[in-house]
Amino acid sequence: MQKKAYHHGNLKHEMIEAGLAYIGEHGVSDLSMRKLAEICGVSSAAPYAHFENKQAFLEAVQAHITSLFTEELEHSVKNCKDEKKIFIDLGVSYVLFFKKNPLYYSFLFTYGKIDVKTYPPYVFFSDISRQVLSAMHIDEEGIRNKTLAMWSMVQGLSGLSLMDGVLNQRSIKKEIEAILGSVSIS
Amino acid sequence: MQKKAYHHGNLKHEMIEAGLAYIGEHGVSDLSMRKLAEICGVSSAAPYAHFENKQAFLEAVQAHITSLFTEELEHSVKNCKDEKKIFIDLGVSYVLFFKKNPLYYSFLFTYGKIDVKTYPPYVFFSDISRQVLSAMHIDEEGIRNKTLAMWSMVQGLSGLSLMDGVLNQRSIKKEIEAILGSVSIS
DNA sequence: GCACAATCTTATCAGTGTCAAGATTGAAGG
DNA sequence: CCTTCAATCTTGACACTGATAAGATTGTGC
Repeated sequence: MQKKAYHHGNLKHEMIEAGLAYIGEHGVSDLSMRKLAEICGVSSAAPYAHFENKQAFLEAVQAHITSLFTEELEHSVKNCKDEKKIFIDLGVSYVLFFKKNPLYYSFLFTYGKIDVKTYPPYVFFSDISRQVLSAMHIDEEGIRNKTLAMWSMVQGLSGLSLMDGVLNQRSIKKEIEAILGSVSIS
Repeated sequence: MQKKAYHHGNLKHEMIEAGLAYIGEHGVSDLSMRKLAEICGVSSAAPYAHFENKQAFLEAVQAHITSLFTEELEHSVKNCKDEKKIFIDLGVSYVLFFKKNPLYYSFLFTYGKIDVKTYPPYVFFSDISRQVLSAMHIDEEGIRNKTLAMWSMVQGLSGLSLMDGVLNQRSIKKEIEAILGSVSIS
């Protein structure tokens, strides 16, 4: 068992896990394929059997984080007691996800071009938004605009919340609620 | 005159200009000090007489872009006819700046940690915001929350507008106005 | 059990950030 | 005008990176 097998057996998955951990700790800027390969106990060229190049690898990590993120959004909607506060709850978990994993933010929105129409978090968000807003008898154009406005706000606040001095450390959740609640969509 | 002078004479400034151009065209990801040095007609180690390292150089470029950005915001406020629309006008020029220079966005908000309290665009924005909102008899906490909310929205919309499929190419300005106008701050 | 495809290793390459040592020059002061 | 000094630039080097080619090892299907 102590002798290393020639075939790793699970390298692709383990590389992604290692990438996830590395980016969470040090960010993406000094991540190297060779370092991750060594972490996985494998030679420097081995990863290229699973990923065409570094860019492709990073996109795989990106996709993995995005699915974690989407899950958390879905979870917050399931646990929402008051339907009127669904936007706030969504926004809070949105912002808190990146507050928990600050280095994910710039990584996610720096690498690769995202097509909003198929971007899972946005698809989910806009579905919820459409439900809520059409129940409020808002027309199609209003739905589209308000959805984009809300999405922009949480997306922007997530980035801002990582800068120094934007949110107190005390009661971040309440602060987010206050900020998001300070504008009205109706 | 055709013989190259040993001393360049203006290298620091020209490096920043070259960096600006390079990032605007190709982004920051494959920018290298050596390439820029060659563009400036100088050996690969020359730039290190002016910048401690690559990070410091990029921060200098960042600062330069930030000042261009701030100027544009200020310009839009000066040219604002209707004071009620000042938020919209600010937001439009905010978003349009990055629509004009898409690659600046991820560069600006990826490198270096920004302290909002001294970040010129935010200082300017929040000054304007304070003026407008206090004239509307909104209390201190409301000012703070709404300012952050508006800032988040334009910041987020700027990033989103660079993704595929968010804004039509037709009348971007009108679209931005519609989105920003679809939520109310009062 | 054999052939093949998937996976991994061992070189190797060009390109990178950065530093040390030395060459060249402009500027200041005699 | 000449000397000296600090600023600037070049050359040469080092370790590290992404990536590829050639070959070794192994699981899998026939």
